[in-house]
Amino acid sequence: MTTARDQIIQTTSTLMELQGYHATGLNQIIKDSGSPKGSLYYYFPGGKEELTAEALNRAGQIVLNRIKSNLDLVEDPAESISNFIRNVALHVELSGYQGGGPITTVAMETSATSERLREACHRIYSGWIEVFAEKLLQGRFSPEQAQSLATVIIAAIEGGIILCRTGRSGDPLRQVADNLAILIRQFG
Amino acid sequence: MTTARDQIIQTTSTLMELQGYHATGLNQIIKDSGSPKGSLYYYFPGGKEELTAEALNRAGQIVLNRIKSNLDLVEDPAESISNFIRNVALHVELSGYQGGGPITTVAMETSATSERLREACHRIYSGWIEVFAEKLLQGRFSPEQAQSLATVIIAAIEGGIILCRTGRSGDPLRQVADNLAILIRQFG
DNA sequence: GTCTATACACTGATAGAC
DNA sequence: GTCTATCAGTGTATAGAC
Repeated sequence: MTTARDQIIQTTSTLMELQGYHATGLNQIIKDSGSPKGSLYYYFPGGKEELTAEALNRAGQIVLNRIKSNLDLVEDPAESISNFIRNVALHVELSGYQGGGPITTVAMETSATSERLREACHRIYSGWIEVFAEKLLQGRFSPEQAQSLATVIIAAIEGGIILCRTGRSGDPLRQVADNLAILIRQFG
Repeated sequence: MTTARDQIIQTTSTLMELQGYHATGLNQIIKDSGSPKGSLYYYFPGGKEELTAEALNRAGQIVLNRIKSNLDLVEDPAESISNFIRNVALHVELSGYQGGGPITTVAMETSATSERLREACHRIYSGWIEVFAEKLLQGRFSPEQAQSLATVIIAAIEGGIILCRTGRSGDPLRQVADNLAILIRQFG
């Protein structure tokens, strides 16, 4: 029953999604989470880096589950994947163009300065790619094709989120959805 | 002849490419650029935000020129575009997975907190997309198709850079190159 | 487990001399 | 144009009481 710990992790994830790693201070995390101030280094002896790694892992896991359940809804790979991407577009719009998860931002900020966080992000991305690759294997794809195409799907989604946030529009992600569907059907 | 000013801008661009906006301090910029310390607010009265906007614009312009010259080398859109993306992969590798430009990182960090920087990034991305769209119009694309596909190309490249940096491999961008070439040929 | 207090470095920014 | 000095605020992290 570590609900205080959970609150800290959840708040960290939300704040870093909005403003990134370095702009998010521990004081703000404590304040926003309403958690007891003295408990941060009790729960996370590794300090900000450890706390961030946990927040990223949790956020990554939630997204992973959302991917899985979305892809299970429709059998056709092209259709289910483009549906999922459209859902991401909607999510980014409804968040006021502040959504899209904390991983991309933190990854770019820390990939050159924190081996721990870089590896955490790498593992999260790899997990997502694997799920898409498995779905593609239900179509007429070779394992290599599926892996390659799944990588491109994640790349285009992440890049699409960036374009949506900077352009304040969900359209880039919808164009990703449309064009990737075409590409997937090419094979299948 | 504002070479001190140029040095500051160049250093800002490099540092932010590596570690982002909030981790890059003005003191570090002054120190690394070897520029006179007192001149920063003389050249950039708007402070860090103005300096960053100039650095992003300069970096964006350089990339824009590189895109143009690359796409001019080969007539076939699919081939020239995938060649360019392979060049990006090589560049990221040779930089020790620290390259890829400052725009993406700063965009994610500040899109929700600085309207000025968000708009700067948006304009830069739009310029890149336009150049790719023009190239695609040389093939058998409708204007809408070209614009849509160019958007996906930029998204996949930006996302590919993220995957390359976190995974310390140039392969994701090469997979982007391969699959986008297939997608482009689908139309042309 | 949680608290307060605090150490110490650093941030962006400004003022005023030269 | 460039300098030094300095502002007020914030950063992460730690110590020690309770």
